[in-house]
Amino acid sequence: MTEISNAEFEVLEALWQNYPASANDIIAKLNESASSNVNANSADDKNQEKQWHDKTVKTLLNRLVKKQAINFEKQQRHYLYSPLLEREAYTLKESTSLIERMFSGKLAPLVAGFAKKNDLNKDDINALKSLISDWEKNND
Amino acid sequence: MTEISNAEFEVLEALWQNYPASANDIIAKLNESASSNVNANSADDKNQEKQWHDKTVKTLLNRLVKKQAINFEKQQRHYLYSPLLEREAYTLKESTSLIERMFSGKLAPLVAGFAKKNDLNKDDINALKSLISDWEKNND
DNA sequence: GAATTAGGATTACACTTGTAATCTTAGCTG
DNA sequence: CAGCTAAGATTACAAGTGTAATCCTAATTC
Repeated sequence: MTEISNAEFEVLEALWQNYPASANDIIAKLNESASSNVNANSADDKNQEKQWHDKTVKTLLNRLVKKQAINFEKQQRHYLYSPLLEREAYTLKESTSLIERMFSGKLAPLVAGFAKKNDLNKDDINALKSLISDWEKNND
Repeated sequence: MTEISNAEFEVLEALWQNYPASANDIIAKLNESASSNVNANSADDKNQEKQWHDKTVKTLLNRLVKKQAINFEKQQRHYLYSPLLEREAYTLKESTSLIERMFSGKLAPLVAGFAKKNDLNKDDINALKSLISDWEKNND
């Protein structure tokens, strides 16, 4: 019910990718792909992956439990967490809310923004076409 | 540069619709369409428009100024505000960020979510088709 | 001109969020 | 078995947010 914050969402995301999972599993997943800093040029380290501190992740897990976005079952001494929210339902809710707030609920203006910024490629277009023809198949 | 909060965005929105505008103009715009409560059935007052308190709006205007999202020029004793951010640029940035966070930067999965939820109608489909054919005209 | 008022500036305050550190305790280790 | 450790619980704490109230001062009204 309550809102899920950005940081909480990232934790949830890790959980969606693999659950049930222990806190450590989740922490590991969040921090993986974070290693290749060896000879990184610190001048232009754009997308350096953030390192998640275990305490931070635990806090976020607790908050997610409180918000009833996730669940856990005691396994021996530690917990195994699972999402209570479906990813698809959640992302749809968030997308809808953004489109509602910024585009009066219409999808097209959002897509138009991307098109204008030239952020669409052939693959995107094909995916959209395929969605459209599916839609037409079902709504005739 | 800094993030704009939801409440701040609504104020900005009012400003985008009509500027330059005084604080009172903005407050009025935010509260308009809020009146028709006369014989509203309080049992199912779904979308009752929230009433913006003038002090609240002033605070938000100040914060937007601090965040350099808006501007003002002294007019006699009161201010006339104007946006410093383009609406389109802002909404594109927000959409991109959401799509990045939830759909690995791909637009199609978002659209697919809508389609699945049956949240697309003929108009939406036509709008999308038209966007696609424009895109194809320009990317050939 | 004195009192009132309106508009902006400043202050308030509880809740959320990001980011941890400290506390507690059940198990592991020597 | 006594101390160490690791996992979760509790506490911390500054910044941001929503939502105003109070303060200050120039302008407006008797």
